[in-house]
Amino acid sequence: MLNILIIDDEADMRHLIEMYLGNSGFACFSAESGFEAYGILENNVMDLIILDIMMPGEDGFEVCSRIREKSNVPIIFLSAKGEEWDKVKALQLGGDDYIVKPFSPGELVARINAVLRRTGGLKSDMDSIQIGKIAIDMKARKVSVAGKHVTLTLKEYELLLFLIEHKSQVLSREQLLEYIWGIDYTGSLRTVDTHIKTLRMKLGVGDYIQTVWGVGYKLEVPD
Amino acid sequence: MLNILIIDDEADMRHLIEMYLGNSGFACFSAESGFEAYGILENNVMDLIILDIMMPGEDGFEVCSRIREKSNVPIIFLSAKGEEWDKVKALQLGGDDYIVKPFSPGELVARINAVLRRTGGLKSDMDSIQIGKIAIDMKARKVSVAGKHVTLTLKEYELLLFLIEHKSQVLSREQLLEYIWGIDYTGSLRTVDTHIKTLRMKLGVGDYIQTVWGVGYKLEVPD
DNA sequence: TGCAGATTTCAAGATCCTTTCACATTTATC
DNA sequence: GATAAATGTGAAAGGATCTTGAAATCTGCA
Repeated sequence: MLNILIIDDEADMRHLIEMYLGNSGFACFSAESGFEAYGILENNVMDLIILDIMMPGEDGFEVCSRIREKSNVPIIFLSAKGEEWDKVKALQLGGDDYIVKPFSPGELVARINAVLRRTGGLKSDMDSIQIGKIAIDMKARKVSVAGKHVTLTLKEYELLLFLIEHKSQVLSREQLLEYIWGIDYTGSLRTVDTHIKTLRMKLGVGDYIQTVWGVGYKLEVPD
Repeated sequence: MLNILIIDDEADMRHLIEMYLGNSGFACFSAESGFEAYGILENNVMDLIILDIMMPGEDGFEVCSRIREKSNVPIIFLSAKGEEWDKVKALQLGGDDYIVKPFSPGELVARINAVLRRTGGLKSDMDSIQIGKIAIDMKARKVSVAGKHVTLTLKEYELLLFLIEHKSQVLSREQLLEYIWGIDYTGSLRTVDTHIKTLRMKLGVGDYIQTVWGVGYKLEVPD
């Protein structure tokens, strides 16, 4: 069970997120100010923090700085749509991602998982995944196709895992870059294509990764 | 609940729109000048702005420019019939759509929804739709008719979705082009016919898409 | 520093989608 | 019915998007 701390001055927002995350199997703590949060952090180990930027008194950026003095816990910023703030500043201060209100439960959970994976905080309770002829040993980070071991690079592995996690869903290049590469990636969209290419090659026949013209890619599981 | 800001110097028009939108479940804010609007925007997050072009003092175009300096919130321009104005200029300044006075409540709401969809501000929480024998899985972008999977191209898919969203409503070619292709589409009206043709073919028997002679098309749902 | 592997960029070519066009067909009106 | 206007249809031109191989750049490590 992973611990998540929500820091937001609005009680409604805190409860909403607690409800979302509770349903997804996270243990939630919440604080209505940085001050309250520090107390919680002294006595509990958090796996991730969701931090509202716009708060009376200490704002999210200040709270983030303070937390970073003591801890590297992943932090996801919460910003209202159109709110003026600096993405770059958020990253410099040590934020790991941000999410814009209003958001859907699914989006929130997806982002949390993505951040946890990137920062290595997600210890999947699953040891292995089997999709069609593809077998993944998560602990050993080993992938085999039809019993034959294939060597994937880091990005290929992450891409495959993300596709499998969202199997049958169409994912845009933008989404893939955001979730796998992170929000601070500024390179070309075409990068995704290249990794898709090598992944397809290494997975061999089977046509797992499909192109959805004009939209993106998806992984289809055979019946 | 989505926030919409109405900027118009005429009090009657503001109240009319507020009434329309209030009934449709939007939260309305209103300003009688750009100046007043900036104040509201500093303290509130808007999901969309309806902006009258012809206003004393700062006109709509100027206000739009100012807003665009800080925000990408979608903007719909309001113009009186016959009023001289430049559609191209509106788009260059960052407008997302325009509507000509007088308009009907339904038209206004339809345009707002279309813009929100295009700009990604509208998060439909429905993952799948079932209409007659047509089943749509939105996440997978998969469409099946009578259990049989059919492959739709991007435009066909968008067209089908829009028709379903406005089922039983007659939609003109102009409307379809504006809502699906976007306000800046400059091609032929007959393009719609071709896509209707291929859609009909792919959906097979069932006569879902009906021609309304001299007006446009509509999708009828069987009971 | 220099190397090897990983990642990213680039651009030509392939592929698929969109739009247009010309002509056939249907519908409304007189 | 005849006529004009609107719609249906097939094919082909035109565009846009994807694939791919190779080159350039980056990164971690000895």
